[in-house]
Amino acid sequence: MEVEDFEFPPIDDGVEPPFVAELNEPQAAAAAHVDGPLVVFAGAGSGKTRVITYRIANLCAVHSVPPYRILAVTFTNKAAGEMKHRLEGLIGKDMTRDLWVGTFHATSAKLLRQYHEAAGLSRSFVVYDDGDQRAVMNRVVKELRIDEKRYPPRQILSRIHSEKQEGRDAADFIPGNYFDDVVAKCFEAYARHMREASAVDFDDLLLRALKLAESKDRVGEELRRKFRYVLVDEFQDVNQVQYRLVRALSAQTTNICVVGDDDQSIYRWRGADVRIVRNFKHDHPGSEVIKLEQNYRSTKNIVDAALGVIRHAQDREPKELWTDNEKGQLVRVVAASTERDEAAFVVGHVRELIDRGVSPDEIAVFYRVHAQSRVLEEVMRAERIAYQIVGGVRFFERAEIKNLLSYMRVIANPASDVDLERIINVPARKIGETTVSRLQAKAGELGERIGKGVSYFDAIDPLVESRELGAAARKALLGFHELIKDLQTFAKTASPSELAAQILESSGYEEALRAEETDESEGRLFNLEEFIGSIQEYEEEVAALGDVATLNGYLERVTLSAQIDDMKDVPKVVLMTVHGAKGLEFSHVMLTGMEEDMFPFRSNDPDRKGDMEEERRLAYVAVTRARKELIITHTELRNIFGSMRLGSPSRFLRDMPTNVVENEATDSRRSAGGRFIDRDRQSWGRDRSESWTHPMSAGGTRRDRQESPPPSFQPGERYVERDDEAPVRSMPVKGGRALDPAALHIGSQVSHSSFGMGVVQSIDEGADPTATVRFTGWAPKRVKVRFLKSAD
DNA sequence: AAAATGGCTCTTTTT
DNA sequence: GAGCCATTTT
Repeated sequence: MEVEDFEFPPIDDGVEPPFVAELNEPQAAAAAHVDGPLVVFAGAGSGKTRVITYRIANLCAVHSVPPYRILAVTFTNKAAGEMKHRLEGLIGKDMTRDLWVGTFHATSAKLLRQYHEAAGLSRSFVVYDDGDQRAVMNRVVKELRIDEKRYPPRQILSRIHSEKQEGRDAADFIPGNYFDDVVAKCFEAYARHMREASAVDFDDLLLRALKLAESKDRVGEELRRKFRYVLVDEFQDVNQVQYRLVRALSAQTTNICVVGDDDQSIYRWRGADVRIVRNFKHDHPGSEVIKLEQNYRSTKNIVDAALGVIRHAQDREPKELWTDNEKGQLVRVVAASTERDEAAFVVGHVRELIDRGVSPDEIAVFYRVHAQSRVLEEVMRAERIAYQIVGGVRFFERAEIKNLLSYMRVIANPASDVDLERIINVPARKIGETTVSRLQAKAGELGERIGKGVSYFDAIDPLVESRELGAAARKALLGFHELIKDLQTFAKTASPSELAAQILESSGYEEALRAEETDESEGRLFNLEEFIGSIQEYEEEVAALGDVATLNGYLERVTLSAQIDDMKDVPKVVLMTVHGAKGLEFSHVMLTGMEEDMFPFRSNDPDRKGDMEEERRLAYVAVTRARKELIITHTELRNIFGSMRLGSPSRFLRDMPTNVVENEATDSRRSAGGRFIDRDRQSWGRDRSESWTHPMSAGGTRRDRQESPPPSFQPGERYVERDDEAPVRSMPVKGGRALDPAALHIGSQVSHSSFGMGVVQSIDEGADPTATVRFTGWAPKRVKVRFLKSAD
């Protein structure tokens, strides 16, 4: 098809010029290419979403492809919603309603509901999240009498998780070592529990959908023919299972289009494999490759800063992002003394922007890890700036919400044992541990007798009749049983929100919380109210589509929703991790914590090796979110994870061209005069800090930084004290003076018999104090203080 | 049976 | 700093 044949309907997507109403040449080519495989490398801010929506609109409106024959997979539900919304404007609701647009997980769940019989699932299967999975595994470990110390349930789960990501289920598991022998047992028992509870976890969703789509039987055939056009967004972040699913679902068509940017691949730790997008054209003969390289989003200075960072990445698909946009202001790099100082600066700037008339939802604050958000939040609250935080402790993970959800899930699916266990004594109704373990035993016993699993719920009646219990326990159990039965009856005719309200009332949970009359219980009640409100929102949304909201539908949505999906479209400053920022853009971006070991992040745990390449891409993603203004902050000293960390500016800052960056320091940082004392902080006594000076501490201007590099830095080289560069290690030191543990502080020069000289980064007090020390030529190591010697 | 306390560990990013 | 667990106290 010729590009000219395609008439672009007018759209209004709220994007300002210079993102004009026409597509540029590669964009149009991508939107119009409808025959055969296509891979689009879409640089940051190059109008990717627009291409995808136009492409789908083109298929439906011009090529008359029935919408239900099109599958579009997105990374988050939010992205799916946005895409649908834009498409509604292009081709109308009648068309978009039947499109398959969703995340891998949501799409799999939808398929599994539709073909639940073939998948061997009950129609009302529930999806277990991480917490539920842990609960199941804890039970399994107890049942099998496994030593939890030697085989932590978390580790077993993570082993199982990585197996499933490779596409192997319990039946396919081949133990490789002694740990695996235990894992194998747990894997099997875990799978059995899940089956008996009619539950699936996140990995199962994909795995089971895949099994279905690859199967030789009728349903498999049907699934492989179901979609004529398959489109995958954020393709750089798919893992092997997801890719196999895509291949299976597009087995009968060559019309597969994938869109991604290998530079923005940031989910390797979750199994994402960049090689999949890089190899796509080899996997699919006859593939067209289109590159979108013009950035419409950011100023030239921001684009140049981003390019500086990504230029050093290894193994890139060759491409060069460029922009016609104006230079704009310089990228400001601000040195702060501590995380409080940093937060004060950030919030001060946010205030300024808002006073200048910038809408708060055009301002975002990014950080590498959630733990950084607390201080920012505190200062935001103190300054009365409306903010919303994406991630952290999720709303749905709060105890009261999980309790209510567990009630709902037990009602929908009484076989869900972990849910039942969670709420059987909430509010307290005299069903204690002893009674619950009797119930467990009874369920196990009955199960053995009939040769299949019996749920706790179904074991209640037999247990009560068995007369093994005291009168009080019997009464309590019967009461609970009746409560659930009544609620199930109620649920048949009520909407999910009505059910939730009824649960709170007839379970006595609400009353119990009211009786508590503490700040905490007030908060919980408030959250529950908000929660019911969110169910109502869901119901309205579904009603708008002409459907009826179901309990199952709601439960599924809750479990599969990404944190980013909950982001409200209200004008508030957004605080989030860089991962959360993927796919978003803001006029003003403040990127915090730009220090070595924070970003790039390095865990205190030496076993957990970071991936420097991925950190680099993550930094690239962060920088490219900004449209007009980018401010990057870093601190000398950061109190995080309960101890102090000493930071030097991130290596990524050095990679940005000097002519697009301006360096400065906060007032507090400057007045600290080369020391990292935060004078507000009493824990930092004078005598402790004066003995040591931070190598990067002299002043905060670019001049200073360029002309007086820290001792460990040689022009033209990276910092040498890293383990991922050619190490220049200091010699082991013999002797050395004994060290007084009480005098040890951050910045202390110490020596170690094997690692040589080093500088103390942080100290964990305790019975056996441990310090994190950066020895020359080594990654920071955790060392018991008693092994350290004084260096001077 | 429930609440309170103290000690322990872990501390990335998420569907 | 927070969450989890085991123990003690009421």
